[in-house]
Amino acid sequence: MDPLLIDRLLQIADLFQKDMGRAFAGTGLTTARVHLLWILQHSGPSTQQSLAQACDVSPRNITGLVDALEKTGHVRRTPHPADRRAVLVELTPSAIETMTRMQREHVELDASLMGAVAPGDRDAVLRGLTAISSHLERLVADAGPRDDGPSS
Amino acid sequence: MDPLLIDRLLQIADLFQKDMGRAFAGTGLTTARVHLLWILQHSGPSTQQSLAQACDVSPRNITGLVDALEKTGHVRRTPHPADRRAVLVELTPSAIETMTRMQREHVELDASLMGAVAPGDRDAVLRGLTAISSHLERLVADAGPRDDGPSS
DNA sequence: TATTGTTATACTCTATAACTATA
DNA sequence: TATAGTTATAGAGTATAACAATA
Repeated sequence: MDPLLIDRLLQIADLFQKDMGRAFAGTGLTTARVHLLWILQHSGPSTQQSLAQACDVSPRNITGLVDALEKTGHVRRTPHPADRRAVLVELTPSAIETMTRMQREHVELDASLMGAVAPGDRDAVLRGLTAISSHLERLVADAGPRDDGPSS
Repeated sequence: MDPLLIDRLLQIADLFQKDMGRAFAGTGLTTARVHLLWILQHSGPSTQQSLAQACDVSPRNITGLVDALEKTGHVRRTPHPADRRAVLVELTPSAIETMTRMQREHVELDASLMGAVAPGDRDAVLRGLTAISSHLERLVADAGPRDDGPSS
């Protein structure tokens, strides 16, 4: 009997998690930290508030992640030019290099995964995943605001 | 420009995580605990050793998860009939009910996701995800044993 | 008064190492 | 000697609440 679509997706999610955890092992990086670096590379220097929103995580949590990344030399805190309450977090040159390499590996992994799919199925898979992603996004958004259950 | 296949998959993984986290909120359950319950429902009463292997987690971690689940009345520890060192962990009746309901919701969510995919794309999506899953499994397995990099 | 970031506190998942009771 | 589980210790991600400095 076939496994369900959802089981495949969950299994893939789990494998990704394992793969990333292993890829970062020994570098002082973790999934959460790399996620933050990723956002910094795409958004440029950012306040911790905006990082908290982008990561969908509490501001307190950002403090901890930035502390760790600062200690390992991946990011720098600089004063915000216009708001003395805020700081700007930015990638160090060496972290920019790291992220550039990571971006390249990311694209390579994509090609590798795509190569595992039968050529004739590729378009359908992309369409299907896009649809599933949108659908899930709607489900999460609908369930999100209210946690007391839907009724009346 | 199209997002990459891998980005879709990562996005879906993230949405699943958020969805589950929210679904369990307030119940005292978490992803890790539900995973353990899930295994118990499929394997029946198990020793903590076998649970550690099934969850791919340290035995010490299982102690903590079982402690928590015991405290909330989801599982029971009973003496192993043949080995006085070991214990058997088993679901309580109420947890069996919970898991049965969860299983039903799981299948419903699958149908809901499948419904979001164009009928003509469904087979290709299933085939593609199966291929991706196998491919990733191989990548993880290959990278796993050695963390000093591939060479000679 | 509202916002930015931090300190204080706490919970969860995770791991390794040392230890106890049994095999 | 080896195995099952626990205690001890530690690190990482996460959260809320209280507080400081600044808007």
